Amino acid sequence: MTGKENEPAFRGYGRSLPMALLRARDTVMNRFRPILRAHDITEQQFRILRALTSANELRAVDVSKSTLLSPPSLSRTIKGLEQRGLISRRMEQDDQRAFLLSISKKGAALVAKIGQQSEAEYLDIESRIGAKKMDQLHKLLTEVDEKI
Amino acid sequence: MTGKENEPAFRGYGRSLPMALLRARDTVMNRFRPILRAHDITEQQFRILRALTSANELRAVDVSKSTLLSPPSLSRTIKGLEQRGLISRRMEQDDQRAFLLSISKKGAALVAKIGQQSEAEYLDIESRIGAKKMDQLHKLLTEVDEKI
DNA sequence: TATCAACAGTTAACATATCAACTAAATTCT
DNA sequence: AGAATTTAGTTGATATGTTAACTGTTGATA
Repeated sequence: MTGKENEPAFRGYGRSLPMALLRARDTVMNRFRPILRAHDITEQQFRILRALTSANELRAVDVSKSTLLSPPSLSRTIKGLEQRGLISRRMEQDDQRAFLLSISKKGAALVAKIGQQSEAEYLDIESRIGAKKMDQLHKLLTEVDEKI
Repeated sequence: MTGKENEPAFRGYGRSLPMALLRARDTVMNRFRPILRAHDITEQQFRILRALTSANELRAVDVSKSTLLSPPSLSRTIKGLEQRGLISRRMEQDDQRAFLLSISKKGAALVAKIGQQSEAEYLDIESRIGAKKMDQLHKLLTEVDEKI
């Protein structure tokens, strides 16, 4: 008896890292989805808006990378955000292919509002998991990004 | 000086747990996507197939829950898998509303093959992160599911 | 038992994702 | 300089995701 007779030839759900990450993200997002929804913003839209609050201006390609949205998705999502006056674009002088995106005051206000409401959820999450473990988790996730 | 003057009113990318989870999952999936693709299987299809290898028969609703696929998505994805002969369904006697899904031999063979190829990637990932930290990560992710 | 609520699964309508192919501009190479 | 390659972004075709509404059970309630 090796104790492994009944193990499948492949990794079951319990040891599937992608599945564990997906499940955890889904669980966490359950907290934030109502907030986004109340402001009529999708997850993807919010990712873009928040990325743009981290800098004055960003190239679309950089937003694409930092939000993990594919260029086509980004291209289409941007249109709606522009039409709603949440972001704006301007051509880049040095490179006629590219343009720079920036968040509008209205957009920044929306992100601030959503961020404010989200903070309550974050604090509750942190109180349930513990600040130390949350820190550990963030570190491990960063490590996955950097080493894999 | 509190050292926090320049912090945004909302959580930046660095402290966004959903984003960190998404990013980590994307990084890990980069390893597995080529394998799935080589077998002409999507991530979602594989989630279903693997869920079905964990039991003889499962109700669609249970597959939906364990794969995190919405009932409509599952409903449509199942059709393709059935047509490819990878799974089969039969009506449940006790409940005429439901049916039971099971994986076929062909499906099981496919999952085994993919699982085998994936294992090499898993081992490499584990060697880069370390078994202890991988364990920690899994534990933390489980904790998020259970406590949030 | 008749009614009503809850549940399993599907369908339809619409939004988003993905992949390949494309335009146009910038880089690199010779 | 001129040709080939790379890069930024878009578009089209198709697949998948999402929400709401729907059919047909089953279960609870009165």
